[in-house]
Amino acid sequence: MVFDMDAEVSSLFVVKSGLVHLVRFQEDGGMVVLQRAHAGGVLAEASVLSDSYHCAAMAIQPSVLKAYPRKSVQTLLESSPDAALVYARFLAAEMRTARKRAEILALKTVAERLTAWLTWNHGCLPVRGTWHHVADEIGVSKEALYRELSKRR
Amino acid sequence: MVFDMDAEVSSLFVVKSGLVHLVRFQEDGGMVVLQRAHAGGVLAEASVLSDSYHCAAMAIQPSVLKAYPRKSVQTLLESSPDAALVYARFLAAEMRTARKRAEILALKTVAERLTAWLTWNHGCLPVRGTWHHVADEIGVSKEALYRELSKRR
DNA sequence: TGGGCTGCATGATAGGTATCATGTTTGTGG
DNA sequence: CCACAAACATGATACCTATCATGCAGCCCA
Repeated sequence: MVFDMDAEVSSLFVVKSGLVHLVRFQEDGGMVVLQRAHAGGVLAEASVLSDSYHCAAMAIQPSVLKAYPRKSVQTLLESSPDAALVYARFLAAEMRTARKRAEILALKTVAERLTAWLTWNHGCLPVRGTWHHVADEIGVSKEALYRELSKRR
Repeated sequence: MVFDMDAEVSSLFVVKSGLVHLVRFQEDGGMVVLQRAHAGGVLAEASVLSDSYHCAAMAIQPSVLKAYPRKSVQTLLESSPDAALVYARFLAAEMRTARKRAEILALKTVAERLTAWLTWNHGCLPVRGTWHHVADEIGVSKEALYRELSKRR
């Protein structure tokens, strides 16, 4: 467990290796995954401006993270006029990504979702060996994705 | 049409009344809705820091919008150290909303989606007359939502 | 009072996908 | 060069949901 929901925000994290999920627990015991952060991903980027974490973060694989103390980040953002803008720009990009994913997931068929995904990736097919990650991202089983891909050849 | 994709960013908009959809067109002619902005909603909040709009915006109903020139907003963000932080905080909140929606839509059954939605709304049921909006938000037909609701009573 | 509109509700059917099962190809390390 | 794992691929079945259809209740307005 990297950090727990409602805990005081201590740091912002960057994933160096491994896989960390941002999750939220429900009353019925169910668990919802909000973000899958692998190498290069940033965790809790939206929480540095808050007092407590809005979700929990748990390592799914053995992972290495780099922690940036919340205080330092906050001081930087408040002192440097540029830093805050860079930060805002980053958040804007993250938001576009999240909205994109949301609307892809709102589509009903695998065909529609794949087409939409391809549109955002400028038609580039994923490299061999990573297709199941795409299946994960657009919320379909890998089998269904394979079937749809083979239909298009 | 409020603005078109790839057009130069002229303004940031706030919806006063009506309904405006943020959309993106695909190669196959299909259309994906990224955001539904009704009264109080903000349009292109992520685009003020960009040169061109990333999506198109079209009014679904007769609507009234208030436009804030991009230049003014940009000047404010660059001059006031606080404004940029407030803006970042707003973007962070929007991002959380988008991520929440994405993960609700990643759930497979209506029951799971409704439970997740209720968790984020602290268990409050929607008021009578707005349930079909919830159905829309969690990506299910209103009939399916009615069925699930009646099963829980 | 009655017509029309909207939200709520339920039944029947068809279609799409998750899941399980099983097999083939590819690639990596010993 | 072989073994073993992961990715790729395809078939069969069951389940869930979208959709169409239909009906009821409340509300506004003429």
